[in-house]
Amino acid sequence: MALTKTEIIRTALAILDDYGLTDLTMRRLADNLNVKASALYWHVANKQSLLAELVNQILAGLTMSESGPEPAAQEWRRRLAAWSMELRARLLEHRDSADLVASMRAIGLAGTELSAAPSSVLQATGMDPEHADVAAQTLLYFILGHVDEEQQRAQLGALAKAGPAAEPTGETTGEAAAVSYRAGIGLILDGMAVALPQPGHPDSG
Amino acid sequence: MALTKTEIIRTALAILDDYGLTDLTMRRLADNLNVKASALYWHVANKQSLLAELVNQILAGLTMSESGPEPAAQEWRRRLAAWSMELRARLLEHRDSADLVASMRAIGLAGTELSAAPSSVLQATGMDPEHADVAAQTLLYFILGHVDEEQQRAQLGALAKAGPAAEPTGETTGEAAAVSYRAGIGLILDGMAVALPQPGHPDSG
DNA sequence: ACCTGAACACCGTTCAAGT
DNA sequence: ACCTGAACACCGTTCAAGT
Repeated sequence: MALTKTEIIRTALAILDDYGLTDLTMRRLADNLNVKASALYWHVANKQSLLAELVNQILAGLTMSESGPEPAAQEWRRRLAAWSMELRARLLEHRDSADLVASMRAIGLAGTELSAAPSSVLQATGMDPEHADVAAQTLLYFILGHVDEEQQRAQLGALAKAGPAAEPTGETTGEAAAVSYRAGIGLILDGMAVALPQPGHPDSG
Repeated sequence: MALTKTEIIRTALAILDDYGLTDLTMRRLADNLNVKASALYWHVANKQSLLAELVNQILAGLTMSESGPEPAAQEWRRRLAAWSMELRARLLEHRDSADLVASMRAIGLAGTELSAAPSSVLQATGMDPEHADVAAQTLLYFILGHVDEEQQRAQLGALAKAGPAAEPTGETTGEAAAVSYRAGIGLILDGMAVALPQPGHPDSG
């Protein structure tokens, strides 16, 4: 039967996971689909737009949690923290995804609306739009930068498999990364709190 | 006379500035030096190590300001803010430099010590080493992410030169970027302040 | 409509051979 | 010591031609 875009994207993601972004070439992708490279150009305009679709796929369904019953003063913080954890989890599912998302975002091809969700949470809590956008972008830069370094480090660590002795690292690195991730998110949320109307403050209660 | 490493690096930086990172190829670099591509491999091990030297060159001489006469409680903030502005200014001198620095950092080839300076300022102000490292990294991710987007946007804007009408953008974009940069840095510094011993607090004065 | 064949204009890197 | 020539094993993309 004929090649479908869905199948192309699925195979591309498999190559990404198994061999990484630099090995995800149009020729190799075509090979895995038992087709010549030129055949791909009937289904996609070029490599960049294919990569953009991969990013959309990776980020699809990422949602901000609903408002809970707790006081609004804590709510924004819990929601942004949970969203940040979910985004990291999603990125960690695909090799080199943080690098890929950051690249596509930088040239405006995909993932550009990623900071809209955290920004609107902050605006709903009383932050003005300009500060909310900057704060959301700051959060996103941290997330992509941190996860990118995690993924790059994991790859360097995978090369040390044929190393001299059995080192006690492995699961440890992932845990340490999660801890420093949470700490960085916490720092940024603290910074946001300063710019937010204080709940116990005289002119707000 | 014979080719020198200094000359190679200087020419590579010139190509980077004029044509961008994707056009900085070994073959084009060799052409600009009136030499064949294979000749470059007598002077550098491979392209990556050459890029690492470019990063070192771009970041060379970047320094943290000395302590001033003001109270320590404000000092760390002024020093980190000034350092952040200096780093941005240095990055803006070379096209695609934020992308380049982030890439080299991610694989541990250059710029890895970049967060050492802000971390030690925070430690000198009383923050414990673990939190100081996380805070410094958070600052750095923001800086590289923000400047990368600035530089990418500037390039997209340069393509709109043959656009329909004379738009009022141009100098405006750079100013807006500087404003949001300062705002983001401010937010991160606010987050750091929360983790720092408070000067007016009972158990510190 | 969908794919192949063949080409174009490139890459980074190696290495024997020249000087 | 320093560089060239020639090759190897690749890239993304286009496009006439096949079915």
